[in-house]
Amino acid sequence: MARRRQSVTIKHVAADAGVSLQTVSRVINNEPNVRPAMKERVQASIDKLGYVPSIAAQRMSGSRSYLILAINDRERTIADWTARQGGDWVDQMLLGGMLTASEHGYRMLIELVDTHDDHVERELGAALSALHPDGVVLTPPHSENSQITGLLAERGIRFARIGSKEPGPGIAMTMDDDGAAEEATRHLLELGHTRIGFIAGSEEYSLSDWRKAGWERTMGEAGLDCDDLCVRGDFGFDSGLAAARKLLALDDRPTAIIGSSDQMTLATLEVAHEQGLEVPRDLSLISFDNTPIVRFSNPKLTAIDQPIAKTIARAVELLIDRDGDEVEQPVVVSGELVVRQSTAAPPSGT
Amino acid sequence: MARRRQSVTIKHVAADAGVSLQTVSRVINNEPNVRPAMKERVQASIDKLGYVPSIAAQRMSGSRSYLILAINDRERTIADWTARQGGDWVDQMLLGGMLTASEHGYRMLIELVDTHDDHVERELGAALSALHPDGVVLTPPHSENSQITGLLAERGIRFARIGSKEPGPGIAMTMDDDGAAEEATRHLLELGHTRIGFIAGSEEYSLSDWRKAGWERTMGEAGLDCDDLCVRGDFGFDSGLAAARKLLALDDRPTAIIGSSDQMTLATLEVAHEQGLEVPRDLSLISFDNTPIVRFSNPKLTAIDQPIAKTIARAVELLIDRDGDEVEQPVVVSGELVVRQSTAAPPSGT
DNA sequence: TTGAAAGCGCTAACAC
DNA sequence: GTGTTAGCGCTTTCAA
Repeated sequence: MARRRQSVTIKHVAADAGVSLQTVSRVINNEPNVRPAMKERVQASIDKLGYVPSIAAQRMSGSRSYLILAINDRERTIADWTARQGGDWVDQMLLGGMLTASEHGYRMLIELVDTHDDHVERELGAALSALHPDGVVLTPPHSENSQITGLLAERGIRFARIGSKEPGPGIAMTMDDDGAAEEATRHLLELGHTRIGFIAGSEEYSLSDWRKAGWERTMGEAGLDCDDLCVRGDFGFDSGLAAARKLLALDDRPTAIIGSSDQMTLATLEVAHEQGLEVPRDLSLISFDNTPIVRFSNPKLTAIDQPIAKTIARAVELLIDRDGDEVEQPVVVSGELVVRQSTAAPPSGT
Repeated sequence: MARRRQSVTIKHVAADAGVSLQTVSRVINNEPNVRPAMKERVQASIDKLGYVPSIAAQRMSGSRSYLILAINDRERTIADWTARQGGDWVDQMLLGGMLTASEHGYRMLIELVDTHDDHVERELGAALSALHPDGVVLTPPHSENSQITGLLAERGIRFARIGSKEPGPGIAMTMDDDGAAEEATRHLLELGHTRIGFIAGSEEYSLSDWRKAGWERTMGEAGLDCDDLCVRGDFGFDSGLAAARKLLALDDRPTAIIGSSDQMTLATLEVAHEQGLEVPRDLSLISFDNTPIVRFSNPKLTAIDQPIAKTIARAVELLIDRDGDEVEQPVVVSGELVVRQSTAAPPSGT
């Protein structure tokens, strides 16, 4: 266990094993053309000295940087962190991304970028120049920001677009928003609901309309009207309040509502309570996201889980293994409906 | 806006400005011995070409790596992420750490390390060799793991120890656990409580006993007994359940309980409800941590906020500015008592 | 199958 | 003040 003050380099290993630097390099990178005996000898020296290649040096000499950049919207992310309302998007990204990356000897670094900024390009460009990541994971709304995707494509950096279906450079991935909305709707249909309201999310996110489309289609297939049953919010709590009020003020009021985010659905729950409606007796609720908070409301919300960790894990894999191009796109990772206490049969009077 | 396929290097800038590489380097690093006119000219080229130095190259040539490593306990962190119970420790670290780091041109990278593992040293050593971070932020229980602090010291890497008071290498930092417990106790005292129970955290964390000490001292100063009023948990929900049952089974039952974590305090709330006690009418509760979930219980919990973001931000600053050594240690960043709905005067009968 | 040489982009040390 | 030289630790030629 030689432990030098300065960390051990490839030279030390080469000297110890009595081979050239090149051979050590080949062993590190699992390259062919190394005789087993040689390989073993070198590996022994590596283990003995506790040698670990310097990523900076590897990157310098034109090889990989072993870095994946996960990019999130700055404003939104900081707002979430500051509000401390229980959103765990970033944690789930880390859970899926970091762990998968590290299995492959990579690291994942979070980077915050302003979408609305005029200088997204400069901001992101600087990060790319400084870090030279081997891959980038884009989350909504960046996934569909052509300034960003364009820059990445131009620089020849592999990237995944979470929440995007469009063809084009980068690996498109979705969490099956359409199918999830269908599943939620179908669940309510099976319980006997016919007036199922829907609170859509911000138009800035394509997935908002995929969810809406899934609900609409399923309603249509069941021969049911959607007419005035959809209201648009912006994913936030306040917009949910407004949307819920609108829906619950309808003459033929919905007996169930699907909210496109936990915040909006929780807001709906609050409005329901305000109006003396009991959930799920008078009103069934299904939420999208399944962030921690849905477990703490009363009743606990039935929700569509967003498989963020799984999706990011898959993205990182595709980025690292470099077979993202061969895979059929969009890559879809489906979430599931987690049934809790906010859904039941509609009131019998209806 | 020259935009090359390959990113622009220091050479391009030097050529464009008609100066030597070194001069450009000096400008980048804000070094002296560059005439203002020269500096301006170089800066103009930098801006024009959109040049950003490659961190890998900077690191290679013996300068900084512009990287701060934030190390968390692997097992605990993954458990938290998987449980999705609303803990936001990592988010708060990122909020404080990432943002502060980026203000200084640094990045913060999260790294998960097993404390209990026999090969902490190898694991951490590998990360250090690969990344060569300029600084490391240690969180409990790593902060007091001498294998870890020893390795860091040996390698000459600056580090901060959050939740540690001991002298020794690295910057010791606390969130004033003792003072916070005092504040919580005092708040209850002022409301008129005299039987104040305390649920301590795992002994593996020194801060558990600092909190306990703060409570004990304050109780003592008020001439009050602590005798059977302290039960130890492990920060987790189940241990809180057990501790609360023990405390509430006491003959002279406490009218208030301070829990050393949100999970344990929430468990206490549940036990109270089980036993038909109303909070805060029959029992007051104060929690430690102030993670998102305390906002979603009924009643909302009064809690001592752990100023994680602030603390990590300060740690990163001290690490980057390299004046951590001159600062008085331990560096303490105080949290505050956030009064919500779980504290009131004790039942009048008492 | 192995090794030697060159160079990645940058900065330290030294000259000028 | 500014430029030159060397070299960081590694991988990519290319030669043996």
